[in-house]
Amino acid sequence: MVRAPCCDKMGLKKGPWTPEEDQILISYIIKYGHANWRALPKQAGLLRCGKSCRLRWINYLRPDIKRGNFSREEEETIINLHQMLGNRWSAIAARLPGRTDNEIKNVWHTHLKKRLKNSHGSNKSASKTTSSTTSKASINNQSESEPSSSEFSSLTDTSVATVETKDHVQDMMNMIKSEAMEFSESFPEIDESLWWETLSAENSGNPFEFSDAGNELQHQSSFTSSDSVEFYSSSSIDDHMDFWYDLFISNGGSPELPEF
DNA sequence: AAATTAAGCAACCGCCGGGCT
DNA sequence: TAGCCCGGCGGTTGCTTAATT
Repeated sequence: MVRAPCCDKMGLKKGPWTPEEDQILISYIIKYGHANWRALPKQAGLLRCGKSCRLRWINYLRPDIKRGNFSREEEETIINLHQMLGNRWSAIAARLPGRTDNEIKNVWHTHLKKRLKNSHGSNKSASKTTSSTTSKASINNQSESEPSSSEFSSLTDTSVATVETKDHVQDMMNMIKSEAMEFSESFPEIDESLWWETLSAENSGNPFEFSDAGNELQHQSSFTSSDSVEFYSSSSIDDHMDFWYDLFISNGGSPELPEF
């Protein structure tokens, strides 16, 4: 039996998501949830396959996504968990709240794997310091194992920056949360976390994205026309409140909470 | 300043397993 | 039990940006 592809590619869009598509997806999920990913794009009016919608939601739009650099603690956690679990990214992600398997996978391949390799190589080269071998390979190995390599230092630096910005973000989020909770009392059927996570993205280009104060936001490539979209141009708590309130009401204000 | 290379990351692909009929 | 559907997972690709030559 030849199984049909996961989705009919005919007429379905691929590639980076636009803000408009994001908005449609978010609106739909807020209203109806995502009980059936396969049927979702058709019902929502998106020219995407269900898998693409699911991936976009899970990895990027979900309100409880934690954006920004990984802290040193998170990196250590990933390394430790990877030693125990191997490439079971979803299992690792389950132990890192707010992080996605895809994100962890990327971090592993771009940073942590090299770091481990370097530290391993460093140990090896240290144990071979008596060796008089000066082959190209050993030279490369030594330079790679240099602890102040840009790759390593960038990890250290960014983790420091992340700690600093985390405090800022935490303060901001506490403040926003209190406002969100106050506001949500008017809409008790709405889960607190929806408002709180939504609003926590204040100052961010993406309402779900945590602002990494002082750092240029990553992942902007798919938001090329954000300026023209109200959703992405809101810059204050009130704007976000208004936007989500309007969105909620315009969507019929379903008493059924979507599952995030 | 332009060209080339490397790094980072969002998104896609194909497979697998659970649940339903 | 077999067949099918669907969600989830891990590997991989390809685009964008940054760094280097």
